[in-house]
Amino acid sequence: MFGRLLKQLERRDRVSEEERLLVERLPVTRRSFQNGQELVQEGSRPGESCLVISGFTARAQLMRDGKRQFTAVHIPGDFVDLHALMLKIMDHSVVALGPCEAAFIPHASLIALIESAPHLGRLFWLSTVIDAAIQRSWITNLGRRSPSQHIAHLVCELYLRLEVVGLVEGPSFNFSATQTEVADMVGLSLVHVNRTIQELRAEQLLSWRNGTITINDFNRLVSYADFDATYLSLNKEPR
Amino acid sequence: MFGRLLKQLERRDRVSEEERLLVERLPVTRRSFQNGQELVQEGSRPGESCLVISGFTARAQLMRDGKRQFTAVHIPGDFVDLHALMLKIMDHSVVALGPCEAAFIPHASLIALIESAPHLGRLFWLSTVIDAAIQRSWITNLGRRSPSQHIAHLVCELYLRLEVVGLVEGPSFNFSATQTEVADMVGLSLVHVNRTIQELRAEQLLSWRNGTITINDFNRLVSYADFDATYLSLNKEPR
DNA sequence: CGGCAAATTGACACATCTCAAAGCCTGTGG
DNA sequence: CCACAGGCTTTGAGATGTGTCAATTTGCCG
Repeated sequence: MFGRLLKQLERRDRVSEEERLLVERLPVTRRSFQNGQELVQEGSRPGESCLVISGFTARAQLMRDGKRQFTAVHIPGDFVDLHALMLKIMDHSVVALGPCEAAFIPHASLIALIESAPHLGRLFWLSTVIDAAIQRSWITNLGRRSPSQHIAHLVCELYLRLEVVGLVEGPSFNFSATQTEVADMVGLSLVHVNRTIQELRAEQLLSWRNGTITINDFNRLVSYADFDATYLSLNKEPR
Repeated sequence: MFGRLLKQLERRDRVSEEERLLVERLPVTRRSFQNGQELVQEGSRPGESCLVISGFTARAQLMRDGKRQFTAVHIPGDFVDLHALMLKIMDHSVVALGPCEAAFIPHASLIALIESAPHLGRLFWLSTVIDAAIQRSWITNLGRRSPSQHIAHLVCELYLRLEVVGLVEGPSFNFSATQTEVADMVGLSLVHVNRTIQELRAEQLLSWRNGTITINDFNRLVSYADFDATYLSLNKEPR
């Protein structure tokens, strides 16, 4: 249940055996969701925080006129809703992109864990701070990268993040989002996203069919997208 | 020195006298910066975190081709660089928007403080999580709001944040950014920002001259921008 | 008064959106 | 095994939005 979360933590710092046990003993409720269902609702006051076990989820914000924007994508092992622990009232919802499973942990257990194991607490803090760093890179993508660079950048990000949790197979990985959903990630219209992906295919930068993305030459994609992995904090060191 | 930071914390939760003293006794180095100078550099490994005392700063990311995007604006009392405490390597720089002063605090002192006062530690965590919430709203601004709604939204945000730290006078506040800088906040060209601000003025939604913004009718601006203050976590409650 | 940074304007090229239709793929029922 | 429905992807065409370039105006400071 916590395997992929621990992989992510261990990628960034040493996790002691004792800390691992503390995490694994957290009381959890496991729930399954269908495409489009909300794991967490905008405006709600969650009493527990959720962790993605399988499948993809996204943070979503809705506007009065019905327009939607995703502000983050979350993958298995992401402790998505740790933010709620401090925020209390949700500023966004978390929705399933395709079928997914999540584990819910009561806030009280998390607070107790953090007070008894401060270093683990800092690793949870780190996780929310990495979310913030990813969001900053999305802002730069939206503001200053061309649509094709933007999508290329997103693909680089997903590739590296999925690699950490063991969900990349060679040059390929699974990513079930529809083009309508990608449009809500990159702030463009569906039609334009479609044309942009075709452009990337034509440039041989990637292939994207039936929910599978394949990257022929990762370095070329990185260079095309002006991608710099620093923001993912993939370095292991004392935190 | 810590007055405005404490105002921000007290707006979100009770801060005990003891906690207040712990904060005020933190060892600090105070430094002044000119317009455009970097308080923190992208790619660096800061050994201390900074707090804005006076003036405005922004988080900036640069692209190879020289394009710049601001991913956040910070005001007096913001503990801007708390992120560095967990990130270790900076994914962005922090630059001065006009003259400003900042206090720098060694990471070791912060870690010690957090371990001895976990509740204060959570309030610092909260501060980074609010930064993330603000960044999410910027993503939605960039992706799904029109330029005029975007700028109106930004103004609403600044108004409420500055009010918390006592920097609003009636319907007006000071905001020294140039239109070139605003362009890098909203991801548009300078020319387009200029025309958009003129549009807002023509609609009587705000006036913006010589670094002073005046809002005639805040509710109308809120409604125009589709602004919802939830993401600023302005509610006082146990965290 | 002269000089400089910031704000403003105009004209034109190009990017992106919207609307509407067609094509493609998959699962289901007959 | 085939026909069909529904969701997703792809295409075309015209309307708008936004960027760029280059010039002008404004406001402040020495």
